[in-house]
Amino acid sequence: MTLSSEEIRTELKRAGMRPTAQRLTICQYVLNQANHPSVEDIKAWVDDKFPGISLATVYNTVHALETAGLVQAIRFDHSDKVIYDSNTEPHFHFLDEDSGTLLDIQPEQVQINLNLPEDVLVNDISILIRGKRQ
Amino acid sequence: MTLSSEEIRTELKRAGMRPTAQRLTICQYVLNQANHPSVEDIKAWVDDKFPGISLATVYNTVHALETAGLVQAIRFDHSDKVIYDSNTEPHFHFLDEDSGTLLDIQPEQVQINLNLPEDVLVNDISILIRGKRQ
DNA sequence: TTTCTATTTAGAATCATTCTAAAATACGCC
DNA sequence: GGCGTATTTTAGAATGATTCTAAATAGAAA
Ligand SMILES: [Mn+2]
Ligand SMILES: [Mn+2]
Ligand SMILES: [Zn+2]
Ligand SMILES: [Zn+2]
Repeated sequence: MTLSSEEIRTELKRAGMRPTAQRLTICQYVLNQANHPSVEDIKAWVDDKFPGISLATVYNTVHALETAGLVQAIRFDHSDKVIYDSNTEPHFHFLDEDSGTLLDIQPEQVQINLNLPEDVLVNDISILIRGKRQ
Repeated sequence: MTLSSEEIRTELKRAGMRPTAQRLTICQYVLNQANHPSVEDIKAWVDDKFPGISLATVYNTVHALETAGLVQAIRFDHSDKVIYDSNTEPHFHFLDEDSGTLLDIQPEQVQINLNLPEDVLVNDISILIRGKRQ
């Protein structure tokens, strides 16, 4: 689901965010091209198109996008950096231990049956599958 | 599975670790009494029984215990601290969002069916269930 | 314009964790 | 019991991701 430049503008406005050049560039990467990028990843990519952008702006923007519900922040065991996920639907993840790539696993691909005490109300399930591709 | 002071000594020796007073105290907490403690938790508890123990020693010890396979380090989304788990068998976790308590979920309580591409070799599955108790 | 607010920015601050290098300790051996 | 040596402990510095601060800039509204 690639968003056009105009659609990104609209999304930002809808969220009450001014569609600044910095934000448009960051969104072009985070919402369209990137796969679970860290702030470091985002900064590196954006630096090319927008030299001199400040690290603080990248942090500010991902926080604003998170508040707006346009991305979700995730942190996994294997890295000490937060990553940003443009897929805001419930889904799970697969970590390819060879390449370090993190892939989305659709809920349909995972069938879970929980046998928990009756008084437990489940709000969310987070799953990380680690493995390799042969 | 509570270990006696003598059993802890034995475990440490078997791992090639000298059973120092600091390590015995830390193990008494981490292996017996604690529930998924952070280094901060460990330091706070041990400080009572062993005033003046250094933070570096707590870090050194949990790392040594991890290498020895006596604990496993885990990091979850909801906290920026690593926690140490004395349950080194494969298992999952439940986070009580009200109390912040992290509970073990036995593999028997979770039935998973994965529908992944054939070339995928799964090495590990990590699950965190968030919820509340009514 | 003028004004008001949102955004950007550099750099300082924070916090968990790791590193360093020196002092203390444990343990095998005499 | 003392000795020699490797291990452990320790204080404090360093690191790295992230957050905070306060001043400069830009955007929107009037
Ligand atoms: Mn990355
Ligand atoms: Mn804790
Ligand atoms: Zn994802
Ligand atoms: Zn556990």
